[in-house]
Formats: sequence, structure tokens, C-alpha cells
Amino acid sequence: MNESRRSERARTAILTATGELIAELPYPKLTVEAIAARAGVGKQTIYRWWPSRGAVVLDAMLERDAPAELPDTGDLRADLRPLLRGAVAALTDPVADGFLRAMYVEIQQDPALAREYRERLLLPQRAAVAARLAGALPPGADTELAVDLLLGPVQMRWALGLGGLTAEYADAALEAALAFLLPE
Amino acid sequence: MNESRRSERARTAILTATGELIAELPYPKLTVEAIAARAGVGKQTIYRWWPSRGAVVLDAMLERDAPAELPDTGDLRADLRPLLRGAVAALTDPVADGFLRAMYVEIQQDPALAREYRERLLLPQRAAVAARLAGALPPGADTELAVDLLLGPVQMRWALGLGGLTAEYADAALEAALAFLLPE
Amino acid sequence: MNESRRSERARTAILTATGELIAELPYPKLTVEAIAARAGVGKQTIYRWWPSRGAVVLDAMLERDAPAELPDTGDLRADLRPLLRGAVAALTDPVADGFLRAMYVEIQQDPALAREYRERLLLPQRAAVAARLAGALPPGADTELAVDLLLGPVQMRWALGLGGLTAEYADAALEAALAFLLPE
Amino acid sequence: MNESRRSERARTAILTATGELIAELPYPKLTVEAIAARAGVGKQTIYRWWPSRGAVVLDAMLERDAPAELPDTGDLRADLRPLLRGAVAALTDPVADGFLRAMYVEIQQDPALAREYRERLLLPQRAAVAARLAGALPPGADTELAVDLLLGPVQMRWALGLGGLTAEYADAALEAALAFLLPE
DNA sequence: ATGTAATCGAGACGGTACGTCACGTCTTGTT
DNA sequence: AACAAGACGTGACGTACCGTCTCGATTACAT
Repeated sequence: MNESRRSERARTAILTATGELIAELPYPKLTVEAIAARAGVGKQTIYRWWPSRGAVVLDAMLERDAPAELPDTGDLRADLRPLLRGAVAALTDPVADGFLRAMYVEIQQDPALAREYRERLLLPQRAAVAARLAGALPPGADTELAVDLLLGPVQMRWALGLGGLTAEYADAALEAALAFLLPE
Repeated sequence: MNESRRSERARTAILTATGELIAELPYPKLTVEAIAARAGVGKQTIYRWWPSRGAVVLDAMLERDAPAELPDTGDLRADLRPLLRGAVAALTDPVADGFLRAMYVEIQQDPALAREYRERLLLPQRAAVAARLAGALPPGADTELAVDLLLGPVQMRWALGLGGLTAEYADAALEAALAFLLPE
Repeated sequence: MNESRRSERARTAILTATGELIAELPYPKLTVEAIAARAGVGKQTIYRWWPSRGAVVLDAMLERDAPAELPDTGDLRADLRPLLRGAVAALTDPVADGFLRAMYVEIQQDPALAREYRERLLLPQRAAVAARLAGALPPGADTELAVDLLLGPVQMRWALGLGGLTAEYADAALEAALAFLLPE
Repeated sequence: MNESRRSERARTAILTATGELIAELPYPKLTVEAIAARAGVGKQTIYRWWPSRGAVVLDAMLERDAPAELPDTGDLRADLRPLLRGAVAALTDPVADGFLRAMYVEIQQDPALAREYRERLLLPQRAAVAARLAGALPPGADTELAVDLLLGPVQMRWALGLGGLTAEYADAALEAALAFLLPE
């Protein structure tokens, strides 16, 4: 597919419309037709450039926030605290929450999209965390497991709708993980 | 609705058919019509007793496995190890994996169903774990957070398709959590 | 089927409800379930005694008006005028109109019911007219055709919704037919 | 609705399928789904262009036969005889009979469709007859009534399933009407 | 007068069709 | 060639009724 002729106007309108509708509608009503109508675009223009609704959502998500880097002040606790607090803040924000729930729905049903999501969004985010952890952990420690331990609790509470996603919980989860990350 | 006239035959056929189809079909093809056809039942009989496809899936899931209790041998590590190994085993089994992914899809889109799922399946399971933890943890510890720390890593790897769900990972995750659960 | 045990209460309620609903609802909404609900009767009680909705309507119709006899004053014109005027009056009355349109719908689709309708309602009515005509017509005249000529115009205008069903039209149609019925 | 994009292929297939099914099936089985299936067309394509099953049937009918004109040889009897004979022939033909009974069912239940039927099919046919009658009748005669008198008998026998629809009956009905149409 | 069997109100059941929605493909001009 | 527009074949939705089938509860007849 020759992308040189692609209309940037249409691409932007589609991703913008998707973001707006994610915030406005329950996810099952976020149809391709709704996106096309809101974007003032033909359905074919969507299907020409994306294989599925989920792929559009993923691109719309990527358009919003690039994976950030973690600071390294030497104080792991201090460096990680904003990470976890930021996570609960994002999972509490209606738009970010909407995007993430949408992605969760899609990746459970579409392995190809799951792969895309992992490689373009998830793994870079985890790599940034892992990079910061790597230096601080005892040699031989399993960095991947460390990331899981750090983020798993917050992610689980959010995914299962268990509530309690506050800054206090973020700090407590951090302390719990640090028992493993920084023994003694 | 008077349930006394309800056909046990139809109810069982519906839940059984749902379980079979979960194992056979990609989830988006698990339609109410497919369930009705497989069960030899009219669609109305499904809609009469369940408000949505997700509610049927939840009941089919509950029909399969009741929440189990945890043993208490006094050795927390020994008692928890089969729990985590069992979790990765279940998340690796095609049928249980299919059911769980289905529930994940549904609860992200239907808060009422999410509530049902939590109260009837999730919280009892967590309560069983929490009960075993309660006695072993230092006084004042946050039992809920302890459960999150224990199960979060496994759950996250599964939900995001990160792979690596082996018995070894289960054991490693347990050890990591124990750093917090059993300090020293 | 032993009719001795039949509940007269239920039978009356069904036929009454049918008449009420014919007047209240567009015919496609006159369902067996609606009749049963209005009559406070189980559906089975209807199906036990009537083979179809149309049969119920026919019985409800017969319950309302028995075929009348025609007077014979010796003056054919004077004897027939109230017949035709009565016809347009009935076809203009909402309830009678509703019943008749219902029967028209049913007999076009159900030959067995059409036969019932003819034998129990239509032919007796026509026979009454024919009896009055028989004496007045010239010998050898086709009485059946005479009845058709007399009633056909009014029936056609009504069945096809052509309008113009007034007492004046009734009289004019009578005069037109009399040109054949009473030559000279 | 912009008709320029309408698929002539689909339109033709739908009307053809309707005609075939009218001849093959009892009318209550002539469902929109059956038409769509036979025509190889989506249901929505039918609902996009017609408001109801009856409207499709009307269009299918109009596709078959345009209202013809009556000859004027100066001999009214000779000009009308083929009209009535043609009418009984049509009402005896299974396909034409099927179409007409279908229309009768529909127009009794749907006033809007009845209006369509009248204006697009019935009134033009009647106007053709009226035009031929107008010149032949005595001045001041009611042409509409004349048409009713001519066609009413045949129509009534057909609508009520009274039988006897033969060429002989057509001729006899013509003679009876002529007693009024051509006095003396 | 009393058991017993048919009828009753109620409504669940397996079905069929409804009319609608959205899918992903296609066709038709326009830019 | 990509675009906006939207018709197309397809398939599922959730609802309405169909005619049949259980369920007790209630008659009314035959013992």
C-alpha cells in the first residue's frame, strides 16, 4: 500500500474521533461506522489503513502518550513512587481508563492485535521500568519478575474493578514490592 | 419471575453448550444464537433467564468450579505454592483460559456483570486466600494488599499475554511475595 | 371432545374480548395471546376449542348478529332499500367494519375457514335475499346473479376502500340493479 | 433517499422472487426473509426501499401487468365482453389470483398501502373502463356506479370464494349490467 | 359425598420471523 | 489513487407470537 497518497487530514480526524468517542460512549457502541461518521470520513478510508477497530484504538492511544523514561536519582523508592502514583491516576482518569479497557477487550480476542499492543506500547513501558530497576537490584535478580511485582497489584485491582485505586494504595503497593526489590 | 416452572433440562443444556463453545470457537463467535442452537433451545429461553451473553458465561463458569478452600499446615510457603501453581495451570488450560478471557471481555464492558463476577466468584476466591494469610501476617498488615501482591504478577502476565506462565514462574512469584509476607 | 365440561364463562369471555380488541387494535395486533390476556384465560383454552384465530373471530361475529329475514310487502324496491342502506351503515360502523375486514383477511388465507364463513354466515344471508327476489323476478332469471348485482357494487367499494358509502349511494345502487331485476 | 445508487439487479431479483413465491407458497409463508433468501439479497436491502411486505407485493404486481386500455368499436357489449371474460380468467389463474388475494389481505390491514394500491393500480384500471363507458351512457349517468355495477358481481364472487367464475358467468353479469347501462 | 378426570389460568418451552444494527466489501462520482 | 458517501450481502441482535407442553387448582360427573 502506497502511503504517500494517504490523507493526513483523514488519519488525524479518525484518531481524534476515536478518542472522543471512547470518552463518550460505552465501548460496544464505538463502532467503525460511528468513528467514520464523527470523523467525516468514509468507512473505506478506515478499512484501507487499519485491519480492525482495535488497531484504530491502539493507534489513537499511541497518538496520545508516548512511553516516558524514568528518572534515576539514585533513590529507587523516590523514583518509583511517581510511577505508581501516575499509574493509579491514569487508571482513574475516564479517558485513559476508557482506552485501556478498550485495549483489554480487544487483546483478549485478537492475538495479532495483542502482539502489536505488547510490542508498541507495553514492552517499551516495561523496558523503561526494567532499566531503572536493573541497576538497583541485587545481581542475578529477575528483572521481569520485579516489574510484575511492582505493577501487578495495581493492574489487577483495576482490571477486576476491585476499587481502592488511590495514591495511598500506590504507595503501599510500592512498599510491599520494595520488600523484595530492596531486601533488608 | 417464578423459577419453579423453570426447566432444569434447558438450564443445564445451555450452560453445557456454553462451555463447549467457549472451547471450540473464538469468543466473538460465541453468540447467543450459537448457544441456543447447540443446546437445542429457543433463544427466548436464554433471554428469559439471563440478561446477556456474559451472564450466561458467568453461570457456566460457576457451574464448573466452586471456589476451593486453602489448607493450613502452618507452613505458609508450602500452603501457597499449590495455589500459585494451580493458577498458572488453570490459565494455561484452554478451557479455563477461554472462560476467563471471556469474562475479562465482558466485565470491561458491563459494570453490572462485573459486580456479579466479583461477588459470586472473585471475592470468595480472594477471601479464601485472605483467610489463610490473615493468621500468618504480622499484625496490622494489609491483607488485601497481600493478596494483590501474591496474585497480581501471575494475573498480569496472563492478562497481557506476556507469556512465561510456568510452575517455575509461580514459585518465583511466590518467593517474591513472601519477601513482604514473611519479612526476614 | 366432550363439550359438556366446557366453561361457558371462558367461552363468553373469549368472544367478548375478541370483539373489544377488534375495535381497539389494528388487526395484526389481535393476537391469540392478546385475546387470552384480555379474557383472563389461558391460551390453551382457546386452542382447545378453536383451530385458529380466524375461527374465534368468526364465532365472535356470529355471537353478535344473526342473519335477519327480509320483509315481503309486495314492493320489491321498498323491501330492498333498507337492506342496502343497512349494508352501508354496517360497513361504515367501526366495529362491524373491523370484524368484516378481519374475516376478509382470514378467508383469503385459510380455505377451510372460508368455507365455514360461507356456510354459517354468508350463504344464509344471501339465501334470505334470494328468497325475497325469487318471487319478484321473471321466471327463468338467475337469482344468484341477481344477488351479486344487488350487493356487488356496495361490497366492492367497501373492500377496495373506494369510499362513497352513503345512503344515497345505496339507493342509487339499488336503482341500477332494479333495471335488471324489474325490467321495464 | 438517493435512488441513483440503487442496485437494479437487487430490485429485479426481489420482485421476481416475490412473484415466484406468491405462486409457490401460502401467503402467510411469504415472509420478507423468504423473499430475501430467494432473491439472494440481504433483508436490509428490502427494508431500505420498501416499508413493508405488502409494498413489495404491490410493486411486483405492477411490474407484471400495466393497466390496459379498452377498445372502442362503437359496440359497447362487444367491447366490454372481453373485459369481463378477462377478469374471470385472471381471477382463475393461480398467479394472478395469488397476487390479488395477497393485496386484499394487505390493504385490509394497512390503509397507507391501500391508498397506494388504489392510486397506482385500481383507479387507473377503473378510469380506463369509465372512459369507455362515458360516451355510451345516457347523459347524467353516474359513471362510477356503472363501473361498480359492471365489476362488482365478479369481484364479489371471487373475494368471497363463491365459485362459479366462468366465461358464461362473465357474459351473464355483463348482460345484467347492460340492463342499466343501455336501457331499452 | 366423594374420588377422579377433564378443564381451567398461567406461563415456560422450541421455534420462526420480525425489523434493526454493524460488519467488511463494493461501487460511484469528486478531489 | 485516495477520498466521502453509502448500497450491498451477511449474520446476529433482542422481541413478539406461534402452537405445544407442563404445572397445580378447580370443577362437575360417576360412583
